[in-house]
Amino acid sequence: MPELPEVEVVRRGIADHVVGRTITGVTVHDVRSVRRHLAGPADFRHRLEGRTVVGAARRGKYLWIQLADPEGGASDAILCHLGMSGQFLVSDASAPPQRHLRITLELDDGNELRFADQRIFGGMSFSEDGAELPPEIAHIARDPLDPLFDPAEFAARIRRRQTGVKRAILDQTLISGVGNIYADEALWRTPLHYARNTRHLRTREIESLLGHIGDVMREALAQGGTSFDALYVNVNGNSGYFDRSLQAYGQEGGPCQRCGTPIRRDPFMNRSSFWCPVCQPRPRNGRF
DNA sequence: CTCGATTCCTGTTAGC
DNA sequence: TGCTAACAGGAATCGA
Repeated sequence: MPELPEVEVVRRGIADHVVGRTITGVTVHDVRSVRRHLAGPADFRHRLEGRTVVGAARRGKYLWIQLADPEGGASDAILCHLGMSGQFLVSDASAPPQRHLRITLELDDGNELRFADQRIFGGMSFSEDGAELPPEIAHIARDPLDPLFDPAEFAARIRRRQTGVKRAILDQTLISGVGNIYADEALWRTPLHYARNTRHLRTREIESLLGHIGDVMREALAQGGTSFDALYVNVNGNSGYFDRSLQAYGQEGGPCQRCGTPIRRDPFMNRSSFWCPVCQPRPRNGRF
C-alpha cells in the first residue's frame, strides 16, 4: 500500500529513467484507470502523444510527470495516483505485459512506461497547466517532507478540528502523505490513542506526533530507496520496511515493543487501527 | 464549514 | 471440495 515514501521512490525512478524521453504512443488497457480524465481515454492519448517528459514531482501521495510545452505557455503534466496497488514499471517494449497492466506509454528509446494496478483505486489524468502544481490537487496540503511544510499552521488547523487525531492525520487537506500504516506507527511512537480529540491535544503532543510522522517516513524512504531496480520502477508496499520495522500496524496480539502488552486491533473507518492499550490508553468520558 | 459514512475495486484467505 | 464473506484501504462524494 503505497504511502508517501513509496511514491517518492517511484518519483525518483521516473526522474531517472523517463525524463528526456518523448511519448510516442499511448494505450489505455482499462478505461477505469483514466476515469479521472473526464474527456475519456481517446483524449488522454491525443494529449500525451508527442510530448516530452522534463521532470517528475510529488505532493503527498500524488505524483505528476511534467511535460515540455510545445508552444511556450504554461506547461502541462500527467497526474498520477497509485491508489493502493498501483505500480510503475519501465520495460522493454518487447517484454510481455505485466499482470494487471492498465496503461502503456511508449517512449522514444524503445522502452515503455507501464502502469499496472490490481485494484484500480489509482489512475492517471492529463493536467492542463499542471506542471508546477496540478490544479486538481490544489486542495492537498503540503507533506511533512516538503521544506515549505508549516508545523505551526498544521498545529493551529488540527486544533480547530473536533475529531479523532487519526482521522485528522489521514485528512490529506491537513497534512498529506500519511496513510493507515504510518498513521498507526507514528501514533504508537508518540504515543497517542487514535481517538484522542484533536481539539484538546497539547502543543507538545502535536509537535511530537509531527516529529514521529516525519521520522517514520524518512526511515521508510531510506529503506525503500535502497531496493530500487533499474528496470522496475519501484513499487508497492512490499519494501523491507513492512516486515522488519513495523511496531504497531499488523501486530495484533504481538507484544508491544515498549511494554510487552499485546497489541490490539479495532475496526476504524472501514479498515483497522493497531494500538497498545497501555502506552496509548483510550480516552474516556471526561478525559481527552 | 466540518464530520463521518459510503463507495469504488480485486485477490487472498478464513470459515463453514 | 466449493462456496461465501471478510479484509486490505486512498480519497471523492454526499448527507447531516
